[in-house]
Amino acid sequence: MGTRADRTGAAATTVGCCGSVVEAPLGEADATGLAQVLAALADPVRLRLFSLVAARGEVCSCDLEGPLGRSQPTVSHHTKILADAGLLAGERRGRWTWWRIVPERLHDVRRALGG
Amino acid sequence: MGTRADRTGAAATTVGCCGSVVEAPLGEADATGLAQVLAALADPVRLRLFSLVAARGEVCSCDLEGPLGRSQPTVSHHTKILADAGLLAGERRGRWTWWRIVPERLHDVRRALGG
DNA sequence: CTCTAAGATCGAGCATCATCGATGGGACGG
DNA sequence: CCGTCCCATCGATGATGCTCGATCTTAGAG
Repeated sequence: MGTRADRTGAAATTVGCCGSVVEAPLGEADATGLAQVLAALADPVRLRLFSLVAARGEVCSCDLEGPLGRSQPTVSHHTKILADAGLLAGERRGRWTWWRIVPERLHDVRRALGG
Repeated sequence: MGTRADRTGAAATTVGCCGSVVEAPLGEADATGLAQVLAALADPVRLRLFSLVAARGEVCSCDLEGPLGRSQPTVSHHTKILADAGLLAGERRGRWTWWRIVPERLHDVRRALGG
């Protein structure tokens, strides 16, 4: 994968290309792609993590363990899932990884849900 | 629980009461509730099921097994999960159960995601 | 009442996931 | 070079979830 300063999601299938869920029956491929992004959000810890990053603008991984009440490997696990879904983008600066949200991706999800 | 013509979701925690995910850090309770609704949508079969019901307005359970390619118990399993999440409402008419979507609930989810 | 059909529930099998301890790999300070 | 710190990855474990065959309940037909 990325060698440096490239913690952006790898999978990140397209979601906002086609009509919404309520317009026309979803194809299997579209349904699978949208389900993956929704699965990334369908976890209380990841929702709070995402919400924390969104509120603070930019957050270091080390500042997430405390508020989330989870171990360091677990936090790393969740940030990776959100990044793979394209919802989070991380940048390595020195020893720290700084995370920020990807608003466009969240907007795509809302639109796929019938916005 | 309901005795007749009451296939409406039982759990259906509130979602759209408070601010969105991107406004302020989510509390544990809000995160858990929102995660449950998102988990109900985070499955390809359920997304296609929901999409089918939305497109046709009202659908009988027996008309879902074919398009979804799943057995009758599996379809019943998925409709129950969507109904418990408050996204689907079912009405028993004779031997058939007719399903329709709950647009307000979907709207709540979109708003919780930062609409 | 009997027979059939629709749908909900049960139980089991198999896969996926959340979590954490241990380990590895860079980056910085002395 | 050495020790420290941050973070990613690995391996194991317990919990959840998807799926389907079998069964039960209910409603209509004859």
